[in-house]
Amino acid sequence: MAATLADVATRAGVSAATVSRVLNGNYPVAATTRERVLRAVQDLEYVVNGHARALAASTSDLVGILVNDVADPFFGLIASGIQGQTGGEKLAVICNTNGSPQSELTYLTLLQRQRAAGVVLTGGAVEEPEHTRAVTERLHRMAAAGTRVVLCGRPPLPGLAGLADLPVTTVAFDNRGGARALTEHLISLGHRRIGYIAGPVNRTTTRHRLEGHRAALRAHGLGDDDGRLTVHGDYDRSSGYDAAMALVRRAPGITAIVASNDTMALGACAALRAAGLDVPDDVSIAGFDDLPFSLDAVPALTTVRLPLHQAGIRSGSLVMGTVPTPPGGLATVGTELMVRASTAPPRTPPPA
Amino acid sequence: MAATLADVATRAGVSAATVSRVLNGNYPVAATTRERVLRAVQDLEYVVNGHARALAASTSDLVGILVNDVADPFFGLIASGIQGQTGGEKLAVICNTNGSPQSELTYLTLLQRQRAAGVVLTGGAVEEPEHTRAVTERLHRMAAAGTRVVLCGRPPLPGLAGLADLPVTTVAFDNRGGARALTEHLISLGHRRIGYIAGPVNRTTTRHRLEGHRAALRAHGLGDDDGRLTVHGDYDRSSGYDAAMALVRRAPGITAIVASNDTMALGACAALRAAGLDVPDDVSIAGFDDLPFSLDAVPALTTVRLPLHQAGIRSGSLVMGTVPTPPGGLATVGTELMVRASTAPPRTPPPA
DNA sequence: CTGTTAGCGCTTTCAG
DNA sequence: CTGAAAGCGCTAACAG
Repeated sequence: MAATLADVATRAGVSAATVSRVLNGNYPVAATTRERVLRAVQDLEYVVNGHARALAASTSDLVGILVNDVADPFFGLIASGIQGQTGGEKLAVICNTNGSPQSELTYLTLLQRQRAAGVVLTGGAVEEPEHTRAVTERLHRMAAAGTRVVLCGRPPLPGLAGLADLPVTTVAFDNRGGARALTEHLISLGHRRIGYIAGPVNRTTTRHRLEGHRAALRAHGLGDDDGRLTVHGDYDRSSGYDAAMALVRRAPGITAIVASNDTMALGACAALRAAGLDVPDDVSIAGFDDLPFSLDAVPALTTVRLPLHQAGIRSGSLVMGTVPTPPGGLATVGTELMVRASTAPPRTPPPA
Repeated sequence: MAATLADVATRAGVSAATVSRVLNGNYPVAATTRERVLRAVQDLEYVVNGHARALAASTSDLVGILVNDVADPFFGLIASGIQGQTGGEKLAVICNTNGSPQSELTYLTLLQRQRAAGVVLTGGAVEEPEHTRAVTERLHRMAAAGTRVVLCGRPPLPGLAGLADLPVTTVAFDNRGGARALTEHLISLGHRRIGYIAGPVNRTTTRHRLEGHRAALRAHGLGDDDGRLTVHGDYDRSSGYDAAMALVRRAPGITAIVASNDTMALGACAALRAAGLDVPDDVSIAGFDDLPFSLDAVPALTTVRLPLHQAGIRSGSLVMGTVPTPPGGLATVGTELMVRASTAPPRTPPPA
């Protein structure tokens, strides 16, 4: 079918080894010979067979990027940051797991089959003991086989009995801190009954952000009403809409709603408008992530900025091995509170 | 390092061929033998080497998806549609070209190296004779080598002298028709001076949408003022903002602005607000694509719906070969005008 | 500087 | 039903 190295060698009148050398440029070759080989390559439209090369050299030029949802800019931003670091040498492949543990494992297998040079898992991890163990084991195995593993936006892997410490690097987000700062902002504005739209259950991100939120409440002597002020969504817009509706119906007294991501916050804004409530005059709304569109919302969304693209770049260079591993294999990226127009003091000031 | 087929064979006390057979399940093997082999696989934590397999069987389980911008939901939606069709057997890899011709070619090379089973190019193509020729040639070459090629959201490849018709399937969008319908909607509302925010120059999508827009103008005896009503952006929000600013400054009389995608339309809305203009009372605004957030904008955006996810699914099954090629290798997906709150009759009705 | 010689790990006839 | 053997296309010592 396609031309092979041998074909090129024959046509150039040299040995296969020589062709390989000029192609890889890692060995001295006479200028005139190189010339001849290059011409043969052109003539034959030769393109090296990646599989044969990978097999012989036991190297791979695949880097896998696992994301929960490609259509969500949160992941797109991270992924494009990573991909920018892989240059033209590695094929950075984005795998969409849809947040399904099953699919996550499947992709990991596929990447393991290809002996991927690296893999980065992005976003919150599913918190299910069995799955966590399965992923951890497989990741350790891959790392042991030489695959560079980095986690971006999820907590470090739990230690595994019997497994040596392996080069699994983590770029974690300070979800707790960010969430806490956000809720504290609302409290300082005077809000006392604050609704919370959490992410999907059993996700690290969901838990951490919720913990930050509750820590802020507790620090100010506020409760969350036995969880009646918390509703779970699944990070997409319509779930934010539904959750906000449920919240205003269930707890009419709330003066603010914190959504655990911007997308749901926007859905919540839409729900409030539909319910005839003004943002922020009747109810303040805040999000998390600071995706590009948050600035455009009306009113502009108060949120917690996560340097997604930068975190992607960091993870990308880590998985490519172009920057040294941070001490302890863990780098935490901070968050920044972005106060905008969607939050304001409650209409009725709280009793002093 | 990792266990090999031979290791498994030894441990199971069978030949490598037998192991291969039970693994691929494409040949009769005694139940008890299979059992033994499977246990050995487990014990050794064996994972087939994809490269060796691909080399020996000359098959690949990679499917490439080229997108201009992963962080843009337009592509995310298409990509997730495609990926949903590749199941757990093929590794659907998303490659981010950033709209760079150079990078597009690089990824194509990488995929060609891996002898990808298929590749789908999404979104508008760069219109530059040289680049078009290069891409077309390479695609033909890949198709000739057995890679299934599908174009999603871009026009069919130009015929190439000396190359037989190859199985390059196209799922095209009716950008012209959609754009025309949109502008006609505005005209029917009474608008006469309509600004247009086009996409990047030299892109098929840009050209087609612009052509549709102008066709509508012409059909109603309207001109575009020697192009003074048209500004180019690059499909992202800030360029929409800048373009709208330029438009209101340059042509104060406009009563409507059509942006060639939703993202820029939202940027334009923000610009108008910043300029103290109301949408749609002072100026109507319309977009294109109908991305999820368009419904959430305030006011909700009038736009042209493109069944992105569905087109992705279609392209995915085409590249997997699970559905027959449409007649002529071309399937066009239609558009639907979504009239919402961002467009209204101009404040000052035009002179009858 | 260049050619020879072994494989890399798997699939696939071809014989049992 | 199972094994032996011959590659798939390339790289990497090892000799010249």
